[in-house]
Amino acid sequence: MTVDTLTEELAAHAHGRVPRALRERQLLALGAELFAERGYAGASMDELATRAGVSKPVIYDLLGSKEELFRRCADLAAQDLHERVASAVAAAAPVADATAAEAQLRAGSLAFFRFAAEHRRSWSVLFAGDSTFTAEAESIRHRQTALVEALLTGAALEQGGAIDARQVAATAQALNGAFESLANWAAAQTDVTPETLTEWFVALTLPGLQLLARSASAGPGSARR
Amino acid sequence: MTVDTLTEELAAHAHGRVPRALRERQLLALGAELFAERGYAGASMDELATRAGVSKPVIYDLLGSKEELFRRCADLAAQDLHERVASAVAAAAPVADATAAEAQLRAGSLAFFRFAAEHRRSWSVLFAGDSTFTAEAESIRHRQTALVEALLTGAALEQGGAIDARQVAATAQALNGAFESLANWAAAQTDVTPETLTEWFVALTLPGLQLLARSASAGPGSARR
DNA sequence: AGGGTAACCTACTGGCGGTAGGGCGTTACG
DNA sequence: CGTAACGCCCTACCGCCAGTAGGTTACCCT
Repeated sequence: MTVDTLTEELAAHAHGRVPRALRERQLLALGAELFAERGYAGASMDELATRAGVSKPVIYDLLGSKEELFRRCADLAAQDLHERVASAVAAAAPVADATAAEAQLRAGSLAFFRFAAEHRRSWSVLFAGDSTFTAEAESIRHRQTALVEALLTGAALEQGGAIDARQVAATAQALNGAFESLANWAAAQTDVTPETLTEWFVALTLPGLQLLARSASAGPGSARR
Repeated sequence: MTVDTLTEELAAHAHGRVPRALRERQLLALGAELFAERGYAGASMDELATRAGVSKPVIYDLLGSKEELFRRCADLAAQDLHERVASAVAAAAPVADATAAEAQLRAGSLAFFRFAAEHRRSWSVLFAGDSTFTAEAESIRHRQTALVEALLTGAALEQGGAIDARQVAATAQALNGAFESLANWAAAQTDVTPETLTEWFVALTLPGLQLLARSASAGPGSARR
């Protein structure tokens, strides 16, 4: 998709001489493709250079290092995911009032699992497994976790209570881990649709989340059993 | 711990000449240590050789490759974790009958989070992030997931109903993902005890699990809302 | 004593991430 | 129209590291 419009733009500069910004976008697109099919360790900068019809120093001049290239690719994917989930949740808000939270959870889950299903290959490389530093993977995850956390606190505020912020953060983290794990599992299965995954996910987590919100509205001190 | 008893055993063979089996255990112990402090990519086989007081071909003769060394280390850790959680769950069984499942969940969670807390460094390397192939990480995770899955079906059978095996597998996967994610998150936090984590985890998941079991005993067809 | 084997070593290859330093169009300016 | 500056790009190389070929030494068993 992005690659096609890029090749078109690139064809305009017949002499192979291409402005920095465009070359950078091309390298990011090809890099993501390469990581997806070879994995981080398996992808070589030489091959990326060959595919782009360019020599290695060009890449290092624009991107700095292999690690940074990977981070940029992962950031783009994470941003894409974030937007999809966020907009899905926002669109799901105006439903029957009593189950607004449930509708949001359902819509967000569905968007997440659909994204994972559409990006199978990219998914497993960019999110599961590979980034050399846990720190980087963590910071990418952070964006998604922050979204979940914001939604949780928002829902809690509607209930009028104040939950322990720490517990909210932890719960968001747990939900996100469950999301990723489920998506990875489903990628290895056949005939498991995002809709089914959402059904199961909601069945597992919604009751606990509702109780959490209720204990919040009952005031502090009742969160612990 | 294992390293100390090993150095003792090694001291017995003064000439540096050591039987294969013992050398292998030594390399596995030192390898796990090295992976924990340098990460997979950062750990070099040359350094492992130096630390073991041995040349590289010895390692390759015994372990085959860097990847296989890592797998063996991860397998040992996974097995350790598995035993701890399994025995904790088994020991928690004979409690008040009505909340047997809850006691099991609580005991298992606590054992898991304690393990993660004790092995901080090893944990992040062996489980989060780094293994080059998602396939391998997945297969290691599988052991733990299988345990959770077995516990779930066991609990479901006590309720007398038959749930969709597929959903049980997915739920186990989700729970495991939540476990790992929470453990990783907690490793970066201060003053979050395994007990607190367990509390939060149970609050989030127990209600959904109980409903699942109840819908199971009501017979098939009622799992979907 | 003498073969056979188990444990081990030195020295090398190939590939990859990353870099030094130079070439060559294109544009700006006198 | 010449020339200087700048942006885009390349060839050729370095150091590191996983993995290997082939030889060496101590031990054991007959």
